[in-house]
Amino acid sequence: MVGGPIGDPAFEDLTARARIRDAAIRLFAERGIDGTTVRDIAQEAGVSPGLLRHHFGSKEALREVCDAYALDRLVKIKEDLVFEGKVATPGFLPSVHPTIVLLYRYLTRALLDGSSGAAAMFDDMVTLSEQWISKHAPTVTEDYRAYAAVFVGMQSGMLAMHEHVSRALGVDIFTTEGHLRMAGALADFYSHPLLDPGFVTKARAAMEPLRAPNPPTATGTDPGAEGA
Amino acid sequence: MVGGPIGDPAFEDLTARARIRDAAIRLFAERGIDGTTVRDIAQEAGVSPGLLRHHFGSKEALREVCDAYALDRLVKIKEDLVFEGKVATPGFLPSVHPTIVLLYRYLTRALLDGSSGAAAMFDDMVTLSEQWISKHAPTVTEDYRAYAAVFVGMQSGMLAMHEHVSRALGVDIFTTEGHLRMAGALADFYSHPLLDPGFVTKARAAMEPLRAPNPPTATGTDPGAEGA
DNA sequence: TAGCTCACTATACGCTCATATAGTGCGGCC
DNA sequence: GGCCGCACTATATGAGCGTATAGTGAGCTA
Repeated sequence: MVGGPIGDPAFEDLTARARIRDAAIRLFAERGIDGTTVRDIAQEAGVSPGLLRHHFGSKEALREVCDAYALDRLVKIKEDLVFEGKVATPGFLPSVHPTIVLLYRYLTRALLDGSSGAAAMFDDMVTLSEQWISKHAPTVTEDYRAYAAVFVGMQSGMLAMHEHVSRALGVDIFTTEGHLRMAGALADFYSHPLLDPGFVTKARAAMEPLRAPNPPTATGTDPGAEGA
Repeated sequence: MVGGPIGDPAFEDLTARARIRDAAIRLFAERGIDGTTVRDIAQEAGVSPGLLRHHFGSKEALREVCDAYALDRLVKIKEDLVFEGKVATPGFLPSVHPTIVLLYRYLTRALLDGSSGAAAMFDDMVTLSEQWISKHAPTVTEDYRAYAAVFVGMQSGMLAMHEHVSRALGVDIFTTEGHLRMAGALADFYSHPLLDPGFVTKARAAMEPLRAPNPPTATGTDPGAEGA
């Protein structure tokens, strides 16, 4: 059963430790790491800030526990879904289980705030996508790795931009209604070519000169100017 | 050399006000608003924190100046490029002008950190994309608005994830080499359908039951197994 | 020369944060 | 019964932040 603390929390008789961890995941996902104080988390969990330190040692350690937990839980939920034979394309998942939405939001934040665990997950997803593409859609590109990296980056990036996508759509994409509208557009996006090949060929040709060893950005990143 | 102002302008003998603004844009883009202190900005600009207040009044006011400046400058640069008849598809731009990279990074950060100016720009881009699609690629979708919102969200979102995309690729997408590789994948992405229509139709059908007036956040019970 | 303006610096204030420590009540074990 | 261990709270500490203010010197005007 996919039942568990965070999504369908069921009951308030969780251990204080679990309540702190769940509150942290919720707040980190919403406000980011730096935007969340240990006091906020403690209040959300209904405990004192001191207890947080008692159980986790530090904010950073709590964050690592949250990372590991969110990753683990998401994997388990996905395994459940796969076993039940449900649609497993990442973009279609969030509507079926509120917990997934929360965990995705958390991991997206972790990606933006720089978590090593989330970064590893990103890399895994790229590798998985790469394999999937080379197996099921080998004709879409010659550079599987780049295609997969762009694919995963776009997918997770759109989640990071959910606030703006929702505003442009007039409906929150984390509600069922909003998600359906977004998923529909996504399906169109994945199944119909947007640009005609002629244009793309022309664009590629236009970019070609840049490939020369000419230094268009030879100055790169600040050699000398700043004082440390 | 690049220790100079922000793009082409040129020299280190800018007014202190301009140096502060440019330093702020650089640091805000790299570390985010909250991750940057006025002391950092002052040091990067080679002035005292007090001068920052003298010229801009507050950190928030400085940020608004940066927003307006970045927006304005990006528009001007794009106009220049259009006048010169260069490729104008957003994804292809960044390689040609280092300043564009910086400004895009800044605006992406502003989007994530919640700037009203950047949000307005996002909405403009969605509307522009919507018009472009309905005119030049009217067959890709029936929901132009959602398609455009997803498109812009993905595009800007990938920029937000640049660190991870770069790591997965093994090359920084803000260098010329990395950008070319990314742009190539993007071109493939836009010109070849990834999913076959049959699968998409099936996925749509699977989502259909969700469209019922079920309460999205109903607690206690799973909102039913998803079709199929 | 005197006097004014203003870009600019040095330093201090007040606040919030993560972290640290001291203290309390309660259940299990001999 | 008496003690120990542990979940838990209340409060203190020190660092770092944005902001505020007093002071300084160069350049202008008359």
